[in-house]
This record gives sequence, structure tokens and C-alpha cells, in this order.
Amino acid sequence: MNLQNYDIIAIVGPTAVGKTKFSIELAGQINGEVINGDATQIYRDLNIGSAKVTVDEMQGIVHHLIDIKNPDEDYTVADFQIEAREKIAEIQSRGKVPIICGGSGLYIQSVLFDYNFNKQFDKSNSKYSEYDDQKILETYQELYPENTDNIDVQNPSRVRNYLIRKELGIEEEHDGSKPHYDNFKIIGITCERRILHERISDRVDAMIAQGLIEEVRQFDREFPSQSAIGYKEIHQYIDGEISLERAIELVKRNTRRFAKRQYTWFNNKMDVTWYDSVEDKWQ
RNA sequence: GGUUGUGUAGCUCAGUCGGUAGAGCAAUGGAUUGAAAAUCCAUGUGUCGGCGGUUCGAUUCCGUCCACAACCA
Repeated sequence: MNLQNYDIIAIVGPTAVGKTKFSIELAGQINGEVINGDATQIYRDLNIGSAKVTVDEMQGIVHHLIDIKNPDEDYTVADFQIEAREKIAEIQSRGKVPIICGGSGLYIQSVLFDYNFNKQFDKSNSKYSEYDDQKILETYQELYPENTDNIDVQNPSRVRNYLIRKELGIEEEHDGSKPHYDNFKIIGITCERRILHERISDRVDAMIAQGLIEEVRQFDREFPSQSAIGYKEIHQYIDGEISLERAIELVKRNTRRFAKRQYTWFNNKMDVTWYDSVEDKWQ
């Protein structure tokens, strides 16, 4: 697999599979810089639980879009799209190759393809931001009983965004299949599911040993960043809702389920060339 | 060696007075356009320990073997 001749490389794959290591090795080989494509690693101070790359691991490779937001701040895919595209241009202007590496499929997809985010969208201007999930679904049923736009009426976050768009009069074209760049390559890192599950279990144990609980303790559980796996469950433990053993079990389970959802995205929405990190071969 | 008990889904178990089986957890598949590590939808995956016997028909009854557990020697 020759990766020399692409303008942009994206490295995707499930959590804990070894993307970070691969991206740094590749950056060293092709004169690249890494752009983080992981929604959680955007945040400062979420280090252990987000499995953020350490300075040591970076081996001098320049990394972007890590530690750019505080844990109490909002961040969205639209922000990422803008900032990642800026970084791509900046890296290329220096004659280096941008390598987007991360597990947030939507984020990476929105950069490489023509996702349209309307700048008028601002949910802080919408009354619907205040509604709880149940009220959101009820409101939708009242206003749009016909469901002509075929919204997933049981999915509060979808319905809420739909209502906000309607309220703010936003129309969007939805065609995410058109590439935004000409010459990019998407590499997926994978391994056998059974091995991935073992790695996840080991990594969660290691996170606890490294002090995840103390890391989580410094954050308010209502912060936007704290809905991430590894944080929300540990907050439950810290607040006395569940045992530590149960919390660890939940972190592992939720991470496994997350990995499955990542595969669903990468397999079905992206044209990925897979590389098995255990068997060391391209598929 | 003997007695008793257990053996059913990945795990813990329920159940069929004989008509090839179902709960919880785990898991799997899918969706995804401003919280995406979020949110939502769908799905039981099984030689009912092995081999014989009785029976139209056995996971269920009987015999035997195997495995595990406890107790007795």
C-alpha cells in the first residue's frame, strides 16, 4: 500500500485498535502532521479517559485540534469541519501531508465530504434547547403529526434539531456523498472483534490504574464533555449511584458498543481500505 | 469406591404433567448533517452433556457413560 501520493490521509477505526500509533508512524514516513479526528480529545484535561496521545508518544510529530476547548464548553461537528479544513490548508501550504486520525465518523466525514452546515443554526437561540426529551417528542407529534420529512420520531436529538431548523427557518441540502477534496485516502485500522474486546478491557483497567477517577473528579458532570464514555460512568460512581466495579463494567460495555457503532459507520458510509493491525496486512 | 445433586443461548437461570424451548444480562445488525465517545431502531444466536431404550414423537420418562459439585467412606 503506497500512501505517498495522496493530498490527505484519514485514519479511522474503532476505539483501542491502535490508530494513534499507526498515524504517528505514517506521519514520520510521509512527512505528515496529524489532525485529531476524535470528538473527545478536543477537550483539555480529558486525558486518561479519552486515551489522548501523550507528548512522549507524539515523537515530535505535530498534532492539531487537541486541547482546544475547555471541558465546560460546547463543541459541534460544524466547528470541527471549519477548523479541520483550516488546518488542512495550513499544513498543505507548508508542504506537508495532513493526516486526520480519529474515531468520530461524522466529524471526519463532514470534513472530507460536502456536508452543509447553515451558519444561522444556533441552538442557544431556540426555545427547544430547553425542552426535555419527552417534551421534544410530544411537541413534534403536535406540530408535525404527518411526519412528512420522515424524521426518526423516537429519537429526541434528531427531533430537537429538526424543530430548531424549522423555528429558525433553515433549509439545508443533504448530500454527503460528494467529496470536498480530490485526492484523499481513508485507511481503517481493524482487528478481530474478540481481540478488540480484550484490548478494550485491558485499556479500561489501565485507565483506572492511571488515575481516571481523580481525573473525572475535577469536572462537573453536567459539562458537555462529560457525556463521554469513561466519564459519565465514573461520575455515577463518584456520586454514589453505583459501585466502582459496576462503573468499570459499564465503561467496558459501553466502549464495546461504541466500537460496534463505529464499524457500522465506517463500513457503510465511508470507502475504507482496511489494515489489520494484528495480522499486519491490508484487506 | 459409594450416595445425592447439577448439566438447557456467551453468562446466570427458567421451562416443557412427552409435541425440538425463553427470560435477564452480554452480544449482533442497522440508522446517523450542529451533544456523534451523543441519540435512536431492530434481532434469540441452542445437536436442551454423549450414546442407547420406551414411544407415532424424547430436551422432558428409563438405562448407561462422561463432566462438575457436595457429602459419606
